[in-house]
Amino acid sequence: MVSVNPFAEFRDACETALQDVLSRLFPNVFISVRLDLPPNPEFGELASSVCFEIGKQTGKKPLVVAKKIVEALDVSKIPLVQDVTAAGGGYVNFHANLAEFSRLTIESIRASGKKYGYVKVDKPIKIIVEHTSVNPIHPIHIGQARNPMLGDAIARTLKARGHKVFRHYYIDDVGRQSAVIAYGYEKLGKPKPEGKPDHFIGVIYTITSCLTEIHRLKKVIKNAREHSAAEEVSRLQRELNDWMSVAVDLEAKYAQLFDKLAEEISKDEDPESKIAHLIREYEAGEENVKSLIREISQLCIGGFKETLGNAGISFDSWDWESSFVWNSDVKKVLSKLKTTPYVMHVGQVLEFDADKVARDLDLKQAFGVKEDYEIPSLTLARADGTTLYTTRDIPYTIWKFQKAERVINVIGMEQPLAQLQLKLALCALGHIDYAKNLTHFAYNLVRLPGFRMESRKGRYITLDKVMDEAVRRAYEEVSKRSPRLSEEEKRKISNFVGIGALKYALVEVDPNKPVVFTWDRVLDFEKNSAPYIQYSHARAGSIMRKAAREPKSADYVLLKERLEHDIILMLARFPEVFIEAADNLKPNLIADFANALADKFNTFYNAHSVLKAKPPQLSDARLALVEATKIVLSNALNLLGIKAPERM
RNA sequence: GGGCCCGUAGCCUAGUCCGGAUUAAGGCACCGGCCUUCGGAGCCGGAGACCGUGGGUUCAAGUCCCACCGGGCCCGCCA
Repeated sequence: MVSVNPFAEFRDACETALQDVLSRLFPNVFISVRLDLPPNPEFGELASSVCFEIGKQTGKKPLVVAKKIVEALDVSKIPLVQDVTAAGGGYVNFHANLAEFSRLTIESIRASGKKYGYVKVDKPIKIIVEHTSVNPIHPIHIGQARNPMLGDAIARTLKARGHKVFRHYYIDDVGRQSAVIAYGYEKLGKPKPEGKPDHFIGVIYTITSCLTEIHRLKKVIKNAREHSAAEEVSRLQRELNDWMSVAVDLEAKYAQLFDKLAEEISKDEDPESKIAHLIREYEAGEENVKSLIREISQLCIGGFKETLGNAGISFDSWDWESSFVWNSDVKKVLSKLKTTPYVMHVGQVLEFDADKVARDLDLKQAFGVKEDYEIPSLTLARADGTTLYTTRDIPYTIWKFQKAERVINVIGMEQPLAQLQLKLALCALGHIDYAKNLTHFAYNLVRLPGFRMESRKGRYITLDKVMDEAVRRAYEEVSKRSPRLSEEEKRKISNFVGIGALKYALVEVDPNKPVVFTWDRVLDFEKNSAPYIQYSHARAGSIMRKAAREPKSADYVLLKERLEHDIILMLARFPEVFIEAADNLKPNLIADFANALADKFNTFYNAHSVLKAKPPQLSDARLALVEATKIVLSNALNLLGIKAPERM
């Protein structure tokens, strides 16, 4: 007999037995039993604290209740349970039949192999995971790098859970930022990229932003001196100074591009109006602007695909935001919204009253908003008729829901308001179900010590650079530790070690928590890192190669060591950890689990011999345990997109 | 002004959703051991935390509730 979820077998058996006894002994007490993991193996493998509650309701001492329960519980017919005891102030502790439990766990893992732990849902659905979606105007930088890592891990995990998963990249080519880069790129005469195309475009974008912002701010300040308060003027002045210092840096680093752009832009009386013009033309689908912006976007996307490919991340669909403008989906949505009571003109601007929708349809609670919080309205269209980001996101989201039942957007946590407004717009259009199945998976941007990364100001470290550095450092480690490997071997190993370390570091931390970027933090090759787990996996593989046999004579009764039991328990619990990680979108649970298992395994490795253990039935049992551990480590790493190597 | 997120040893993190066991779990850095027979990217030991503060709920609070403090973010005809 094998099981897809050995620990759940044990848990279910205990819960049923306990529930049964409770309804017999205390028919008037209604309480749901929920078994916990005890803090210490002395207390068994599962424990219940129901007696405290029963004690309160019946006026009896919890320990007395526990003893009564234990007396009435006949576990002799439950193969996985060895014993039940009353302990502490009133706990009921279930002790597993470890011989049987070990056999079930190890055999189940060896039988299921690569599928072990990936418990399937009963009703799989289609899920779109939209992630990364970095604007095609600059390279992916490390500030955004949690996005692809988390998004990919979530997609892998949901797929392993049995869902039909589609990975989408939203190419945001319509906004103001695209017009800015188009303006600069054209001024330079559409130059051929030097180096990686997205990096090249990123530089032009930053210089163009910088020059146009300085131009704009100077005008605004001049105006403000006459009309606004001194406080406002000095705020603007500080902003200008910041851009001026950006300009100094840029000119020093990219003298030629900077000077040429500065010269060209200075010929325009009003760059802002040129940029606004480009936005209008692009939305209208004017051919020249169309090919210009598409050309730039393609350059960047080529770079993105290379970067993400190096990280082992791919997409099923690349969705152009502009296509929803040009095929008039945006227009249709807007006109439909206008027929609702929630849209009105404020001056020339089209506004959406998100708060009114929430109140009318009584949605505040459902979306986790306080009743008395007034949701700000959303601007749908500028005075010149062009649209804004969230507006275009409405038809895009509807399109996604025509392909899937659930949509998960991996987006930075600075955008919860926009996501809420989007949901309310969907509701206003009658798509309440879409709104409820739309998940904003928020993550905190990676920061640099002292300040946040800003693409517009060129203050960022590219993901490419970090990955290169990761691989370079890994190469140093490999050369130091295994100098005799061939050059090719070293390159291969340093690649998966370096990338693995980076991925692990970005996925390991709770996405809500801020991460401050330091090289040491992100490139860790010691304990609590991907390389540590990979190393443990390779070690297990090494033992199996040396053994070169099937553990046919394994006798699991002989696995009596505490460390062996600890490992078996962890192996058995992997399916439950997986389910929790998948259903609650918590890939960091997988990372934690893999590290804890590797840790246990290394302790075991040092304490007990596998190949030289006597008798052979014990040696084989340990060998089977090693194999099971290797499988689970590999399956866990696989969910994070981290390679589990045979050697390193 | 309103809203969201975070606060656990010198530093970084787990545990908080769903409250349970007189030792709050790891890592980095630090100190002392182990070239160990299957790989030292390792193992063993030591030291280091009144879980931001103050109240409250409970038989039981790092975990739930309230207030406050500190840090980050959002409230744009940017995305």
